[in-house]
Amino acid sequence: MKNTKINRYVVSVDVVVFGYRDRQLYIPLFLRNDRVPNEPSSECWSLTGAPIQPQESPEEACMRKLEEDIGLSIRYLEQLHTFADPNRDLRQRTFSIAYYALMEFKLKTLIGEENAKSAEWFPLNKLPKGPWAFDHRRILEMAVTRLKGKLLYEPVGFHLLPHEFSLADLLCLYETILGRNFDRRNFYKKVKASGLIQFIREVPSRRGYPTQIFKFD
Amino acid sequence: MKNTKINRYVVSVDVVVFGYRDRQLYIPLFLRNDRVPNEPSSECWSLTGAPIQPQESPEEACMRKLEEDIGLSIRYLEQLHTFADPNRDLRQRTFSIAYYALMEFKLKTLIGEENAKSAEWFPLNKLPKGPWAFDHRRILEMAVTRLKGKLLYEPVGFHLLPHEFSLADLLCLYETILGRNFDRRNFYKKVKASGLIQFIREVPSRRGYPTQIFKFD
DNA sequence: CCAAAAGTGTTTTTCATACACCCATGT
DNA sequence: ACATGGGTGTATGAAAAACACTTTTGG
Repeated sequence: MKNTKINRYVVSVDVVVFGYRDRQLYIPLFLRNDRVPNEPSSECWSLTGAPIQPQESPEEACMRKLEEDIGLSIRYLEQLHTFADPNRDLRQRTFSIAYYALMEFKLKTLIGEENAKSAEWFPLNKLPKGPWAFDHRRILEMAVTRLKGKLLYEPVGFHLLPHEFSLADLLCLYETILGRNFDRRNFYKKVKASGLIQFIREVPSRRGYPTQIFKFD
Repeated sequence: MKNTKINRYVVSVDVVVFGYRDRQLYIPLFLRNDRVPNEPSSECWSLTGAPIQPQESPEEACMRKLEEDIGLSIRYLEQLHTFADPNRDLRQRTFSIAYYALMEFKLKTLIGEENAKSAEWFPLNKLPKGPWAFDHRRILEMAVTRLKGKLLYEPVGFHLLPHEFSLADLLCLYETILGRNFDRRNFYKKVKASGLIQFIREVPSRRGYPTQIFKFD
């Protein structure tokens, strides 16, 4: 009855990277061709990810791959969930330790994998139509859900903005991600009361009063 | 530069099982002797866990091992975190997908692993002194933290109680786990208003008014 | 007869929400 | 002069927290 054989499997990390710009959440996707055999071998969209090397932690694996694919500047990285369905990759059993990362969006940063035909930032509401690699679509969905939940009770939104930002920027970010509007005054009040931001200076605004610039403390 | 070799590793599940009884949270621990070579080979305490078999999901692996070790009757199982430090097991790189489980405490249920010298329910505040296997102590701590957090905004406490319980039982469970007292009236009010419980019947109490018995709906 | 287990409502406080006007400037 | 970006305080309502007394019976 007792099975003494200990099996070994591939273990990868996959990272959902979030960037924010112009009232849109963006994620980078890569067009790859690693679908399973015996299926129509069309190209499919995938997250950035890589098998874990023998001496690296999964976080290190994420950072390594993000440097390769995106050019780094990640500001936040958190483990999301481990996806482990026995059939998620039909070629060989593969475990995916999924992470999500927050970064300041910079268009220039996308490098692209060596084996990717295309690498692109997609706004969340205009994801590509084509097929997805493995369960990457589900991973993305869970990451979005987690990000929304996290935003409401932990101050992670800052990591998607430049180091210096206005309260209007921050408000807009929250409204975009959570898909609903907040009262400006209540929002400013709460953020200021949180003690998490520090006033830096005023800059002339396009209209009216000067804009107050803060940084995350 | 590009490393085409894909390494394979052991992937296990480890489960922190919670039971509740007499104003105490309990977890089962197993005394095992699988410490790494070249270290003093004293026995150490470990969670219940097992390598994942080729065709089973991690949840199935949990259930299989829980049946073997504890005699089942798990009522709730949730993925906690994947522990993946390259040196967490010095014999071979091993990934642990950790889960936590809630069950109704039954003293008789502990069976014990084949290779375990001892298997015991420990109250959380009287954990054994001896060394712990791998990072199982940290896993336990994270599970406790998660359970406390979860309890506050999702109705998981029921899964630690018998199917029929009084509000006093439930209150006491919350006070025990969260380590603080709640106002009885406010607590009853909120639980009743939640619509999650259903009144079954009254039973004579030891003193005073009869006790109202509910079940989780 | 009193300590213990169990039941039940009201008031207060706190927090979230809703809401309206002023200022400066580019067009 | 008006539309736009930007700034500010108060009033209301809902939810959480605080709080006290009654019933019954075993010892």
